[in-house]
Amino acid sequence: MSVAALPLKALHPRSTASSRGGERALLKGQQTKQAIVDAALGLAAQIGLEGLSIGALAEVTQMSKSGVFAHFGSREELQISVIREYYARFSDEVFFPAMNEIRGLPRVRALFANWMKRVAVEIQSGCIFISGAVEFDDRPGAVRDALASSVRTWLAAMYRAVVQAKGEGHLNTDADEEQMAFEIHGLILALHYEARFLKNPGAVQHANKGFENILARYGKPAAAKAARQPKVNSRLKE
Amino acid sequence: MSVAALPLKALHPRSTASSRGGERALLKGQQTKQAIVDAALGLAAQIGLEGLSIGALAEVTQMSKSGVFAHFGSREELQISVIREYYARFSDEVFFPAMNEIRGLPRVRALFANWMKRVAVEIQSGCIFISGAVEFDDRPGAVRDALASSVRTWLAAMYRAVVQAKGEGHLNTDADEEQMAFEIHGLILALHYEARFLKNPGAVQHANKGFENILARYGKPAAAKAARQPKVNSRLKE
DNA sequence: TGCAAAATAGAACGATCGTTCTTTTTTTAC
DNA sequence: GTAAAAAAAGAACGATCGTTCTATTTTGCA
Repeated sequence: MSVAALPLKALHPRSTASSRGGERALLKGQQTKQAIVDAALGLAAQIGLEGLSIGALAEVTQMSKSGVFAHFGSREELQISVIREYYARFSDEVFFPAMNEIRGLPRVRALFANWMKRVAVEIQSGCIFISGAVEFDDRPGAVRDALASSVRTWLAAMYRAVVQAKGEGHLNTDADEEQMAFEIHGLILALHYEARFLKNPGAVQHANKGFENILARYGKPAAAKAARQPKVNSRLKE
Repeated sequence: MSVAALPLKALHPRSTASSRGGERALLKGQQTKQAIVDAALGLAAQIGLEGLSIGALAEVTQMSKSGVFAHFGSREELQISVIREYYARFSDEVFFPAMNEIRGLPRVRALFANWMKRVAVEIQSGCIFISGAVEFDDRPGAVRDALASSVRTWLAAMYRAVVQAKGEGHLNTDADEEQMAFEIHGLILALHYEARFLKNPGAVQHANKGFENILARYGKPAAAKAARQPKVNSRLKE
């Protein structure tokens, strides 16, 4: 898969990111740090990045507070590490699998389907991109920057897929790509809100139906069907 | 305005709620308590219900911690008081003014317009219904119950207006009212997320356009226009 | 195997939290 | 005006927070 056209802080596959620069096994310290981040991710998903405490994290990992702390140097750096890890997993689950689909509507469908699959799980565990946005929408700093950067990169990837779909002729010529991406984002947020907070059982179905409604409005039914069959891409590069 | 058809914990106008049972002036204690709740509301909107601390509240109100505390007996009760106040103001700004519009699409339009107007302000100050949902989606208790009850009452009111619009013949006969209410909710959530957290300047316009798109899909254009002109209601009761 | 470096533990810090108790001030009612 | 009641202040509590400093243990490498 090509990442040539991606922006500076782009989505990139885990395999090349984490092990880049050597295949030697992780040092003990790195192992422990990864284990801490894993535990912190689970904790932060449930109670939020702000609720994340080093004391609780030490208890979960069976370590001392100072032992945990030493790996990060500050709570902020711990939170940023958690965001980075969350972002990497999100990319692996949602973004990269969809890149195997051909450009245009099929890829947009795959991106949404993967996103839905992940959020459906996060109805139980919580989503850092959503809870973090609420926690840091009024709090400047490095944590907010890392979070906003991650979210923007992902939303830009979704937007780009929509633009490509229009470019491939899968959408109406007057379709507003930004508008479409906004409405899709709204469906995901409503799903998370109504399912996780209000325990509304019909939320998943409403989100899926909402996506089909959006496609019906912006898409060309004939072109959409044709796009399901593989065809030669007009351009090779991403 | 009639509230006969509203559910048990219904929206009701402030004037009959706060002064019911007597026209005597508020006692000193009640005055202070109201001032504290007002200050707490502003604080909670910015930093969340969980971020609300009695110490900070005492500083803002120029009182002692114990002086503030005594009015509520617990932090939970303070948080619940804030939720009640927020709910009352939300109702006064969004729900009741829209009840002056005739049933059907005009009322749905008014509800959404008022909601938008309020959220547009809350892009600066924050929204407790949204931040609270994230803070308490995993935390059972009285605060969560009060919050969920308030939100459900409001969403039910919006849903009811949509059902009425269909009953009045302003929507297609196959329109799914729950689905429509879900999609509208998504627009508001996306607006709040993208405007407040991501500082995306086009969010307000996207939300408004999204609402028009929803109406175009579910509504009958002819009936919608006709509904703008006052007509005799088929039923008198709400 | 031994030694330096890295990793972890332990204790303590100042600050803030919600809460309780006691005392003082203010308000209300007669 | 005075006495009872309500409201507010003040001090202190145990707990937890992020962080710092020092000591101990574990690891990696020659």
